[in-house]
Amino acid sequence: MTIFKSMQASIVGVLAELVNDGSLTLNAPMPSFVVEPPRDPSHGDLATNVAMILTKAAGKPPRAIAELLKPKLEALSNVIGVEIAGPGFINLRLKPEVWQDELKEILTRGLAYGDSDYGKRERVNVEFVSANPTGPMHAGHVRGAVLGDTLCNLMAKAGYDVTREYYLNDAGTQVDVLARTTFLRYREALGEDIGEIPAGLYPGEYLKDVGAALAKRDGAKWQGKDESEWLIPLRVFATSYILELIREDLALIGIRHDVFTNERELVENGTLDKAFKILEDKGLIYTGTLPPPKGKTMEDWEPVPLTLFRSSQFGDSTDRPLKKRDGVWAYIMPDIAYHYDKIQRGFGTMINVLGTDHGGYLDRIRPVVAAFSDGKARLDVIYNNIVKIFVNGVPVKLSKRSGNLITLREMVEQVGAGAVRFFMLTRAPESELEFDFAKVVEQTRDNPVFYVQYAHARCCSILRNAAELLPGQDLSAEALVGENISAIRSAEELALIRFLAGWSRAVEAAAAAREPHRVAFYLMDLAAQFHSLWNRGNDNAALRFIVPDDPALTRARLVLIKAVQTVIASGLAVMSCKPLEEMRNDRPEAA
RNA sequence: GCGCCCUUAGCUCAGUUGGAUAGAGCAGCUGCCUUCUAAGCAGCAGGUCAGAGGUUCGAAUCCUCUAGGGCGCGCCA
Repeated sequence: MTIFKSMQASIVGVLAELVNDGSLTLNAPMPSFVVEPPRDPSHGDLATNVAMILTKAAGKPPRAIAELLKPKLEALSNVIGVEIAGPGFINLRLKPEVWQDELKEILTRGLAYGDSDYGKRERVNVEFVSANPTGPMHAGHVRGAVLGDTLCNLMAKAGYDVTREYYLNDAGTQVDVLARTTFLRYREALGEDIGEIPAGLYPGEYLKDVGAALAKRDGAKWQGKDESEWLIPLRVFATSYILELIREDLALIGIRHDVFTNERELVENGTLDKAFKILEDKGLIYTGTLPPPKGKTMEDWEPVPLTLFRSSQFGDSTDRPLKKRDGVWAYIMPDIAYHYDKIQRGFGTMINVLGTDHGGYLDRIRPVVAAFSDGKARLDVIYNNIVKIFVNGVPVKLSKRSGNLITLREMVEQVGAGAVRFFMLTRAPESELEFDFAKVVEQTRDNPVFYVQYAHARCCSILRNAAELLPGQDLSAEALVGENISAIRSAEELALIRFLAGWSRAVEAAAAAREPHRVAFYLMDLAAQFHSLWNRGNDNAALRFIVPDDPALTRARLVLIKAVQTVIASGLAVMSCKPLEEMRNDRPEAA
């Protein structure tokens, strides 16, 4: 239980007492109030809006309610001061021991500090990446991949039961194009001169490997054969080959999906037919004619009766065709069946991470999710904006056609996996993100990756130096937990502990909002506070963490350092970034 | 034409789901190194939160409208 939650519980108890003894009457259910750190530290340790929230239910002005609560709150054992401020905030000051105990809690729980039961083990399916299996991961995929994976880490830490899923589009025409290109590269591998790759096929060099692998496995088996014979086996061969590439690429940044669902399987095992029949049985399918789309001129449009789903019954702007005029399934049908499948597997909450260029996806799928689950299951989409790539400050135009693609592998090789991941989380999902290869490795204040890692490395450095100063002493977290830390009580130190204590709140809020970038910003704030405290020792040697002639004080301060290090590491773990223990040797201008 | 997203300091962006005097970095100016890592820190200056209404104890945040920008909008994939 966090300090905030336990104070909230205490306040609920106090309110119950006031209601019991008749001094407070509530004629409405109690709305939820918050206990949080005040924005201005001079306001105390904790602030609550409970008095303002209760004005309606209690029929009294906020400050009057606050006055009722004040004496009871002052009587709480951990509280040393209560002030009523502004429109009716109640500011609480706590004994320093409360915060000192929190430091020990951090050391005891280690990386698990900040874990929460907020999600109540609810099963959540997060679908992310789901790139077409036609080539390796490139810069355009990375943001969604990192966002999705970090969201999974975050939600798991916040107490959800998370499944990471990849939907493999291995049945569409793009995969046919892949098979045809593979066939060319296969002939090439067998010694044929294939010339230029024709327009409409994939020009990428990586398919040479696929062709060569096929030649190695099957020899001349397909040479001279008709497309009808090789198309399907080559599709299977090429997609599974490339999926393997994709998995290797994702592994470079620590991403591993739990479940891969194949579109082809859904088609072959009858899930599409089954999903369609269910909609039919619910009376949601009919034959009708749609009006022409507005604001867009379509030369070949003509009104034709089609098999339609009553999507508009579920809030959609129009009904949607599920079959084309020739009776073949429309493009969205596999996606519909896929979400039916997810619901069947027991997921009440589904999250898809998509680029903003998939704008209409949610509008089309949410209605079927509502139909299949009778409104019980929920689908959310996190749309992430584009990444603009810069090399030394110069924008790089990426294009599939020209083959000018920066691969995930190249990014990792140039700046490291941790830096790629962290940097992808330095903007809210809906903001455009500039990824500058030079800036990501820059060792300055305005590079957040460096700044946070530097804070962690500084903690490690202090612990190393302390170990030298205090030879033979056990400075492990287990040993430091027993230390007397009553000396950790300066305003700056307590402020830092208050911030550390907010880690769990930050995790819950970020998970609830599905905004992993908040973890990065939390760490940047924490690093700033820590660097600031560290520098106080520059002005005043007595404030340094290591005090050579006072081993006891030094050990007490090491508890704080260890706690900072732990929370940074815990946050980096959510982002799957490896914390650095030393950065000294990386100094570029070191002569 | 419709839908979604965006508009916050000169620039790039946060803003803890409605809280107290709106915050960082960069750029500009002023200080701090015989150092627990100055790769850093402290301070100054910089704002009509695009605009107009509304909701309430209280709005950058929620609602409506307007302006500007991005993305999407077929029986294509």
